Amino acid sequence: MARSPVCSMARSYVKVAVAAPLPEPLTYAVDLDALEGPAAPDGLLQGHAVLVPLGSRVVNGWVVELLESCDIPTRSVKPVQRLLDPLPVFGDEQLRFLRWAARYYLSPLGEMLATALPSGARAQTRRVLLPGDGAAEALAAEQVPEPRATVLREVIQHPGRTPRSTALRLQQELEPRQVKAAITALKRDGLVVSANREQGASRDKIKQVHLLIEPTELEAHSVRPGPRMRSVVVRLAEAGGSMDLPDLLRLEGDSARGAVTKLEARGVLELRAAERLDPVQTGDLGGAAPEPLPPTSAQQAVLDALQADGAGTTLLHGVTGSGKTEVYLQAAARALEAGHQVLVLVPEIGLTPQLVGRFRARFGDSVAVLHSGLTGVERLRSWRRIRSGHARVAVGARSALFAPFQDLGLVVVDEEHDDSYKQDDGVRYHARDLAVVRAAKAGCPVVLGSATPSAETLQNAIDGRYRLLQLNSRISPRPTPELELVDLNQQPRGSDGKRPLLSDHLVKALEQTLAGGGKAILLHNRRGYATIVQCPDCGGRYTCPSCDISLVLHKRHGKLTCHYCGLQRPFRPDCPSPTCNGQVEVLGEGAELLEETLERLFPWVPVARMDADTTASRGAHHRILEGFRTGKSRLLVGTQVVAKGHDFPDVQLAAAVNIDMVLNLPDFRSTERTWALVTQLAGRAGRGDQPGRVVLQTHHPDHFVFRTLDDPQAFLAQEARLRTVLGYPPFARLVLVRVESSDRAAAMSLAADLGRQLRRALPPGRVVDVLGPAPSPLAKLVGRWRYQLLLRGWQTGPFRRWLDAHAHMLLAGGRQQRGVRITVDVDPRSVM
DNA sequence: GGGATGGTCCAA
DNA sequence: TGGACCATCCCG
Repeated sequence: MARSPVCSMARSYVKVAVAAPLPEPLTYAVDLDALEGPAAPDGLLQGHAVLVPLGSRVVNGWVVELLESCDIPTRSVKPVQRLLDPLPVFGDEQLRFLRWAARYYLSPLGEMLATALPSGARAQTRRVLLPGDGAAEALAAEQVPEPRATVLREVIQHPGRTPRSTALRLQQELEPRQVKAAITALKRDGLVVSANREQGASRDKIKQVHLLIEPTELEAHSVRPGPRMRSVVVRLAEAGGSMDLPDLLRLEGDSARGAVTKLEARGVLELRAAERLDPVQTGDLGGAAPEPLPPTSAQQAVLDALQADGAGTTLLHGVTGSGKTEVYLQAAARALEAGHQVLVLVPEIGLTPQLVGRFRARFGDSVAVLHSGLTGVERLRSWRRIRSGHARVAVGARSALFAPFQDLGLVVVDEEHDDSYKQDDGVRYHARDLAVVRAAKAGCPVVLGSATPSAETLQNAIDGRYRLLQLNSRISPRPTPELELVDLNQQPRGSDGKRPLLSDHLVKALEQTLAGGGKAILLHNRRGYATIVQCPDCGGRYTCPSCDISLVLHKRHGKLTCHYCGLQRPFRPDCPSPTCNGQVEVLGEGAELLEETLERLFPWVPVARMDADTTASRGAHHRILEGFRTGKSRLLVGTQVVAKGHDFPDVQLAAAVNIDMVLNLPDFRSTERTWALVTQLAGRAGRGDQPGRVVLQTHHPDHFVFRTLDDPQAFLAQEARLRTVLGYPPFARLVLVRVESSDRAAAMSLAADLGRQLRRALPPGRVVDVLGPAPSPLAKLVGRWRYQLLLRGWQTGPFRRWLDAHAHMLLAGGRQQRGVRITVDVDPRSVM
């Protein structure tokens, strides 16, 4: 990153993108003499993180442009207040990439930049209360009426607290809104003023101890050096003159602190704040062999093909166990040898500790891990190791995409089809799509790996935009299992008029599996015990008051739960209607009920359940899988997670109890999701070279999705017909605009207004459609009514141009009125 | 996003 | 007349 030195006098204005939903960056003046924070000898540079005044606040911002002259009336320009980091946090290349991303996702640049940084890298600024001039006197003279006097007394005694914490401290005496009102009044009268309190960008600073003299000169500086001081000085000299303070104290004992302080006072040494040069991250090595395995011929072929024409995007299609990871490792090794850095994206670290372990085992300390489980400081540490080049490989979930690589040589996106790559609030970016863009801007190759590629990636491969490489033989070849489809329409009803959860066929398959000492995985994509709790007499149901959906019974906890807002209430079997004396019945069997059913059918077999309820605690996921691997449990029941890529040797049966729950979701991707899920599930069955059994219970046994498993092209060929006609991705582009408000009428009318506005702006020809507004399929969530518009572009180019031209109407996070919120989702994963 | 501002309604 | 509450505006 060569940067031409800049004359600091000439460049006295910059454009700063602030962390607020403002459509454009703002102009600020740079006064180097008044600039707080680390020195900036070359002036402010592009990518520098700064604090700037915005209104009466101080906010984070990033320099995105250097101006030769001021472009607005100079009287309205304010100066940049503080530089936060001597190094730019965004390099030129990354800034270009993030500008592109902000535009693509119809988001303000400042929001995009804030999203791209680890949370610890932002300074926390807060508005705090201080007593104004004459506050004490006014109080003493009893000029202040209650309750203001109480509040003012509190501010005088404890200045520098936020309004919120002041209200909290006074909650014994006053209502929060009384405090709020009092503060407003006191501010008006100047008895209380607000100020900005700033907490450092990160506490990840350490002190470094620097020796300023030779050890032999000690006597000359210190009156009477004790053994402690001598020891400290000698230790420092041996270390080459400087050490991190924590290291020194660890070696010398914490009691050496006094000696250090004294020596500093005598000018023998100096303490300087420094950025922590990260301690090596240690972690479990996953037990994998550190040495590269000799590649199989298929792997070698893929590696050769990757080598052959460097940049560009490759779809690597390979089933679980086909050795994709080894390809990633060896491709990464090549990039590293060439002196580049490597980015590996994984869906969710919790699901792939093996992959992280293998990268650690192969590349050791040069691997930085970035995922949501890390604390702010840990994340920042990994991030800085990448920026400084100490880390050469980054493995991480979604946001690792934004890591500050200096010289990216390879990007890997494992399980590229996984929906967790899509950010679902704020800037709704797709990490896989942005990874492809980032790599293209860096001129480096991307490998997208999957056993069940997404429709858009596959279509890109078919259209020749991506190269398709197959890695289809398993390392130990295993025949593809036969599908056994159980037609639920043909199932006899029980005495209660309901069809049993488990068909005779599936029960027999389970019996045979368990009798033979095998294990079975049962997928049931519905959490809880029962999804509907209803009174048979009056039809009254327990529903969530803020989400307008049924509460789900979780029997083990004795609670009714809302799966969207998390509301919980104790379960009682009485009818919800106060005027009815009926007793409720439960309908809609969930995974918990399935678990109970299995325990009843096979009381001698331990059953494990894996879903969002049982994996909430840290490490639970791993524990459940380990229990299943070691045979502590032999039946594994759960939601989609049970189908994800872990490979257990003796699973003889994989079954879906009711796959229609996925297939029938009102979403354009439900068939694709079903296809991927069942293909993955089928991949779990089999032992060594023995094929396993795969049983699917469905009302639609003739659906094409069940005839195209393991064959992405065949699946897409069928699916493409529908999506082409209906205008769904990848054959059209979508933007979902959602209007939300706790006031239903307000949301509805704003959605209608927006729809009219957009329709008026439609370009000639049928290039863009505006659909709706319509109530969202989940019409009310967390107390907010949801209406949505769908923008469809039949041709990418004209659609994008139209979006760019009308971005001001949509800009995510932008205009809001009457408590109505508009969110914009470019390339939504679902329209639910 | 959030704070400042200015309007309206209410109780006394 | 003050204060509670809310909608709107604008930030450089």
